[in-house]
Amino acid sequence: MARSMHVRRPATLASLAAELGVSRTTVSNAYNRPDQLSPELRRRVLDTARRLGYPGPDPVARSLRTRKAGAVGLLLTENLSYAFRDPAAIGFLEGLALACEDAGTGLLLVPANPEREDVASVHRAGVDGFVVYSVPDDDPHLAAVLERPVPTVVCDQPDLGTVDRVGIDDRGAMYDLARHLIGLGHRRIGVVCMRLARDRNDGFVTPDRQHAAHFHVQRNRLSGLAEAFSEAGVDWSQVPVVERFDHNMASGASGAAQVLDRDPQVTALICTSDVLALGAMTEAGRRGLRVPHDITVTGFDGIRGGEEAGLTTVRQPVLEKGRAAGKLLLDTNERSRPRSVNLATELIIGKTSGPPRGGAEERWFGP
Amino acid sequence: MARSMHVRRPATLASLAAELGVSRTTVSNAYNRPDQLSPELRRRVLDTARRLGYPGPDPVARSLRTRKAGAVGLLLTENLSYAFRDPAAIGFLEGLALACEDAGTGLLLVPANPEREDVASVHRAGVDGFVVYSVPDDDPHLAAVLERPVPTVVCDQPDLGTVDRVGIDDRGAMYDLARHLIGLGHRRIGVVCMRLARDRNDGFVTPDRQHAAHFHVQRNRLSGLAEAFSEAGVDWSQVPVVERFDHNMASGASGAAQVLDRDPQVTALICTSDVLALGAMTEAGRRGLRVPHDITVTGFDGIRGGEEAGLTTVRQPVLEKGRAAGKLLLDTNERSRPRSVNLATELIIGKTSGPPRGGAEERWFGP
DNA sequence: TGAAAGGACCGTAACGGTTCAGAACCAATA
DNA sequence: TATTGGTTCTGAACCGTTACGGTCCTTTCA
Repeated sequence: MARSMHVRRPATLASLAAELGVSRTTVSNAYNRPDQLSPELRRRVLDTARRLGYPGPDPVARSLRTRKAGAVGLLLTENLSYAFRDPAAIGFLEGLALACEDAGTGLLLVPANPEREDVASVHRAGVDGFVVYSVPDDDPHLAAVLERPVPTVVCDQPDLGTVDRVGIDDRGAMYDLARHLIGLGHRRIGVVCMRLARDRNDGFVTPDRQHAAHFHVQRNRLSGLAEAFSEAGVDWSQVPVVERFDHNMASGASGAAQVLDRDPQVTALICTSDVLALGAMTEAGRRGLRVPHDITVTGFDGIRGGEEAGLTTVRQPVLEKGRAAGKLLLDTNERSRPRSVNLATELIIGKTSGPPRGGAEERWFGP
Repeated sequence: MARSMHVRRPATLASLAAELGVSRTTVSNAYNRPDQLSPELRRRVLDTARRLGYPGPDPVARSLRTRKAGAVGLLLTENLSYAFRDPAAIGFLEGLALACEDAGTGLLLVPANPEREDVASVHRAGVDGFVVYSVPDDDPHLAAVLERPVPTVVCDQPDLGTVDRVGIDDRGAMYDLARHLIGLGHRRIGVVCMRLARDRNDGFVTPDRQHAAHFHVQRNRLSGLAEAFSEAGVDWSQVPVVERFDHNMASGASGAAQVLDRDPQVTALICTSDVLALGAMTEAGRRGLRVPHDITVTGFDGIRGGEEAGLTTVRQPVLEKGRAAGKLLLDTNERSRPRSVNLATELIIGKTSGPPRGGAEERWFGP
């Protein structure tokens, strides 16, 4: 007792073994393999550990030796805190957390500030694998993750061919939504979308920018729209598409305003997310436009708030997406060639979509 | 080149150094201290690294050596995924994530299944500190955290004296809310509260259980109520207090039903969270009781949904709480004796509270 | 021309564990 | 008596890195 009064340096496995006069192996076994030593010795080890204030094997040293960190990393392109503000992201996180919990694995949120090119946080993350959620394909953090020699699952990305992937058919889902609107008679539309690249561009989007978009999800949703409306005889290059960097209702409102200012005759506002759509609806209300009588508004995602508002949208299984990503990553069983999972979506016809005002004669073109 | 054709074992700092004919230190410096070697050698190191597929210094080995994990751990008493379902928890997480981001630190969600006593996940977490959020004071995971030799901040816990603490004055806030109701004339009340201990007890709560509650927050809120109503001449032991293990609206509804079945004459339903209160309101509606004309309902937290419903409640700064916890933990500056931070709350008088029906004559007792 | 300064690089010693192939011992079996 | 088998514990080899305290060589300046 006296000699351990002033614990200059904290106790280690070695110092504990020395104190007890046994080998380090034995102390290690006392913690990790109780069946490898006699119960009384084990008790003596644990008692002495308590007396010396030894907190048990150091997790980092253990990780180094076992090559297991016991955690998976999550990379987001947004500020970390954004993940807790966006309903879809929250759902994804919940699903991912579920999968981690099942496996007894920790979930490390990696701070990847999109403003800076600093990828040190990715290099510093002690994890057994990465989940990358909705990151632009030219993000340096993504590149840094792909260089790490650990399994990776990407979400809402193009199929990279080298790592597992989870996603939905954004293009097809949006195509179906567009067909619904076309069937109703809409031909003169406006679009509000989320950011298409890492640079801020709050305004109209050129066709070039649409094609070159680094956010796979947004690019595909727009392309689904373009395809459907082009087929219906609409000149896509004339359709006003407005982009917003920040993803919140205010952006949806201001984006809708910008579209309506450019062309007050649009009969439908198609938004690439429910959050934007909810914002667009407030803007419509502000202008005295009734939804859907005067104008149709649609979203994408199927979040709670949209459901309550009766939003016409595409519901995607965000929770399942997170869970699938986690399962894919943690499933050590089949580590065959990269797997690609597409989850099903559902077109929700709500009460925010209807035939265009005075557009009944166009119903001929319906499906 | 030829000898590195078949990379049996992945490249390390040492193998890279050997290949280059320089010391390990130099390779390390190439990554960590570019100013310590000539630019051309650094380039040569990095080029060779790329050629050999060396992904840069191993984060775990680095953590072992530097004694820094670059992450803080978060311990929750609930299933991990619950954190993404409860509005208050989400707010807390957002604040904590904000603080971590500022410091460039990762945030590790530690899987601590409350059902099992298995604390291995706590032992396995490679972190520089812990934040413990709303955990019962007898939780073995909490004990395991406190044994780890890293700084810790507890939230919504009693002041342990040994670690930093962040919280609010739950007791005082609930006392003030109670005074408001007493001023309105309420004397015959019912209470719906969240779980008081780790065991499931969906039903009425004895005074003993209230006092022995292991959830500090719930205990204090109840004791604030008890104090105010006792002062107003109400026999607290006769007040129906119903507990619910699960925290969601359904629990609020069934809890309210249980109270109303026991005493249909109650004029106010006091809930210890907004989520429970929202559930209680749906149950009131189901019974044809108008709020607040027929019955008063109050909550606690100040979540978005409550605000929209005009709920009378106590607003607490959940985001600030998370941020404060993170700041306290990451502030290496003043590591003086344990600090205790109490954040301010605000009593929100909404439209779900009013004088009891036929209780106008009791207004004499108002403030 | 000699002393001091500075840049570039190196060797050694941790950091704190886990793992695996035995050694030592003892009891039971053939 | 020799063999077998089981239990309990040990020794030494890693895991991949960074901190520390040098050495060596080239410049600079009085």
